[in-house]
Parts: sequence; structure tokens; C-alpha cells
Amino acid sequence: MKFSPLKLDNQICHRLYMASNGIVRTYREALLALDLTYPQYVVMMALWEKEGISIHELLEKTAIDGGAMTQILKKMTDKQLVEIIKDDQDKRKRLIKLQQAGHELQQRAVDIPAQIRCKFPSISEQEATQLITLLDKLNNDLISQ
Amino acid sequence: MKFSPLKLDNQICHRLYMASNGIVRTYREALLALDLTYPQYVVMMALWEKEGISIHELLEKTAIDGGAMTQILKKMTDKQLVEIIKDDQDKRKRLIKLQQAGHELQQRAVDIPAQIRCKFPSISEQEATQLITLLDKLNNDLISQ
DNA sequence: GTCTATTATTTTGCATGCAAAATAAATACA
DNA sequence: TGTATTTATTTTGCATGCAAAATAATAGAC
Repeated sequence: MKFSPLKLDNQICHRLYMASNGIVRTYREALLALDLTYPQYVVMMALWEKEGISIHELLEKTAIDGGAMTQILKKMTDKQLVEIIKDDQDKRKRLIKLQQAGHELQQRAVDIPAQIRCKFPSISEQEATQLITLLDKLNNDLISQ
Repeated sequence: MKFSPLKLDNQICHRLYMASNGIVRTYREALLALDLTYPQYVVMMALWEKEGISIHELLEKTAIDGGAMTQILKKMTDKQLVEIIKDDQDKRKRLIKLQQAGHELQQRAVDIPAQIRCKFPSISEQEATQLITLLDKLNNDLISQ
């Protein structure tokens, strides 16, 4: 019984693909109440941590595609969650600030992580930590290419 | 120093998101030579394992979106990689068979797994196994919802 | 044997992810 | 100072992922 490198079951990538899509699908339900898509939620998390950052910084922090980010910010602006301000120091840059509604949304998002966490009863805290460590290694290798 | 559940750095999901997108991006380069997109490659792997299966079975095996699958198969048919045949037993079903070119492509794909593997020097074989175990648990939880 | 519920597949509309090209502004450098 | 290069952001075209609706055919209930 030889190991078959081309067998779908032997692909880490395919497992990541399923896991990533699956988790985002799980978030979708929870985010519906906040009227946010998953990428929009990621942008909000980044801004709750630190607002007033440039689009470039936001792209680095979230790893979202630049082209998509333009659209995402447009929709979030329409929803009055954020505000895009020109940077006087560097006129190429645009800075993103939270609006009132954006700040307030954080309260309603507080429970989401726990809500998602309990969808994974098979994963112990120790395993979650392990998974984080492994994914960080993997992502580091991806970055240094 | 309290743990912040909404901090981006504390999200497993975001790590999966980066890892999945990143690996697929890594595959893209290797797949360019085969003129395949990543989902097309996944379909090919599924068919190399077992051809003549229905679209439904293919969807289950690959976890690709049904709507996307229609387009993917259309393109693969145009490229003469596969052939779609009506099932006489059950006229709702369509079966996917490999064409000559589809069979031949497997030879040229054999090295891809090793080629991708070496992009992750930080991950030991043991860690890869560990990662697979954890992702399987996670995906199982996702399925049983 | 009909009528209804279920299954297989496609279509549609929207939100990204991605690469490459286009723009605009700041920097570097001669 | 003027020009080439780099950086920040947007635009464009294509390939999915996703949910929901539409279609067609089979299976089940009666």
C-alpha cells in the first residue's frame, strides 16, 4: 500500500481549503445579525484594534486583496461604519476612521468569538493552541517566499 | 494583560484564511505549466482516483461549490480533459470521464506535491501529520452541523 | 397510477481573491 | 531641478464561493 501523493485525502491544502471555507460559512450565520460579511468583519476587527490607519496598513494586517478592499470599504462607508479621510502628510494615502455606528458595533460583536468557538467541540484548548502554532509556521513560510 | 477575543491575532479563522489563500497562490505557479486552476486540479485529482463518477459525487469529494463546478467542468470539457456523459440509469445524473489528455496530464502532475511540500521547510513531517489530524477534527465538526 | 417530496444539476446575482494595468503622488538620484 | 523609480490606491477582467431560485427527473405516499 504505497502512499499516493496525488490522492485528495493526502492533501493538506485541500483540508485547509475546506476548513477555511467552512469556518467562514459558520461565521456568516453569526455575522448576519450584524449585517457584515466575513471580510468586512475582519476589517472591523482590525479597526477596533487601531483606527486611523492607512488602507495599506489595513491590507497588511488583514491580508485581504487590494482590489476587494476598495469595494469592501465602499460598502462599509455606505453603511456609515467607517469614514475615509485623505492624509495631508502623504496625499497618496487614505486613512480609515470608525464612525459612531462602527464603534457601537463592537459591543454587538463581543460574543461572536465564543459563539464560533462552541461550534468546534472536538477541538480542545490545547489543540487550538497547537493549531495556531502550526498555522503560524505555515504562514511564515508563505510570507518568506 | 487580558486575552482579547476580538483581536485579529487571536483568530484561528484568520490564520486559516491566510493559509488557504496562500497555499492556493503557491499552487497557482506550479499549475500554470499544466494550464490548470487550483479547483480544476482538485477535480483532476478526484478523477484520477476514480473516474466515471457523477457530478454529485464529485461535489462531495472536492467540496467545491455546485455553481462553480458547472463552470469548471465546462472549461475542462473545452480543454478536452474530461467528457460529460448522461447516466442511462438515472437521467438526472451526469457522469464525468477522463479523456486521453486528462489521463496523460497525471504524469505531468506527479511532481507537484513534492514541489509544493518544499515550500514549507519549517514544517516537519511530524508537524504535517499533526496539522492533518487537527484539520480533520475541525472539518468533522464543520460537517456535523 | 397520480400527486408530492426529494434529488441532481444549472442558473443567477452578489462578494471576493487574484493578477495586471492604470493613476497619482512621493522619493531617489543624477 | 528634472527624471526615473517606488509607493498607495483604484480599476478591470476573470475564476470562484455562496445562497436561492429554477429545472428536470426519480422516488415515495396514498
